Amino acid sequence: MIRRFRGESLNKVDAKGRVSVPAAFRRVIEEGDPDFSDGSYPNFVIVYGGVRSTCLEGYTISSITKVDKLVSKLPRFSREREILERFINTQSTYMQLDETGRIVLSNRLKEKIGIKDEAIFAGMGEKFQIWEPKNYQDEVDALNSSFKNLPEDENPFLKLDQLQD
Amino acid sequence: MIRRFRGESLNKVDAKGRVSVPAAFRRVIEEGDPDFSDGSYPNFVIVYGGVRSTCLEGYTISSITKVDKLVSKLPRFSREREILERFINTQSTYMQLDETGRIVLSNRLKEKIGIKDEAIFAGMGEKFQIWEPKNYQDEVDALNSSFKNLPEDENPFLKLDQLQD
DNA sequence: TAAATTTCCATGATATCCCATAAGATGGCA
DNA sequence: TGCCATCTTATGGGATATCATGGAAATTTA
Repeated sequence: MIRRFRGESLNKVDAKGRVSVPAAFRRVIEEGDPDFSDGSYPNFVIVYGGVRSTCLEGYTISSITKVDKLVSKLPRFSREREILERFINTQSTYMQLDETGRIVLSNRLKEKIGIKDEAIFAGMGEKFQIWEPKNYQDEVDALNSSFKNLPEDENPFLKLDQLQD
Repeated sequence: MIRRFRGESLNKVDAKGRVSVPAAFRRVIEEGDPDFSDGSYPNFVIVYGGVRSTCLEGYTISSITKVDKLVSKLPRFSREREILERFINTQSTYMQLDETGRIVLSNRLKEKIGIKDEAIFAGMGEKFQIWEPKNYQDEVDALNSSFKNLPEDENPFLKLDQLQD
């Protein structure tokens, strides 16, 4: 089984910016780091830029590597490639879990998404997100109401089964 | 894992032109220098010519070697090859990190990109860029707004998934 | 020998490591 | 099925190492 990021968790962010990554997410991060072995601490990547700069997005090494490889297929000096690298490489950073399963959010990262002393972790399958709690609630609310207003034939749940494998 | 250049950093440039290369980048530079060993100081290459002369571009030894090999594939006396060699070989220079992880930017290099006493380092995967902060901000802004104005079907992120593995 | 490099040492701020603990979760076993 | 021992998790505090940066001394260059 390929484990995916699932579930939500509200965790404390201490004065040093340290925050526990939910244990369930750690398992996924470990599995997604080809260099991880017992005794070492797994790496992953946080992307903080992008159009939606309201949250951070965590990717396993293997899933961000997939994206990197796609980008590498674009011509080396093309504008397209530059745009993507600016979002995916420039506005991202390697992270390493420490012994107790925590990471440190730098002031810069905290400011980016308005975090003070609490953070929400939200599983999103191949990635997970880190939100400031209030912003997260707003996002969930917005999603709910936009979903309610969709006409039946645009319901993404119904569309799912129309996709080919 | 092959470590890539990721993240941004704003560093001081002192009166002698000395500037710290971000620690995270140093690790990549070390890994990319086949002659590097503990106790020695790793080399890399700065390209200052090229299409965009608004920033410097840093390559590891192994990644510039890849580019060199691509150029070598072009016909020996072709105009194309001459142009590329002029940009990539002529307008470039070897650099060596010093003991404290700094490099010295000559006046020539600083003038090229308009740097005074601060520089932005931006990771771009296989290479990194050095920018004058104001110019960098303009570049990022331009990128963001051009991105926002793109029609959905030209969104480079969405196009990514259309590329074959 | 003046100017420009390069090497060496110094330091505050930040990030990392190491140890400690309380609350849950888990599992064994009578 | 009730109780206890153990493990895991989330969290905190203090010690230590690393990083970015500045300045002085030594060396080279012009």
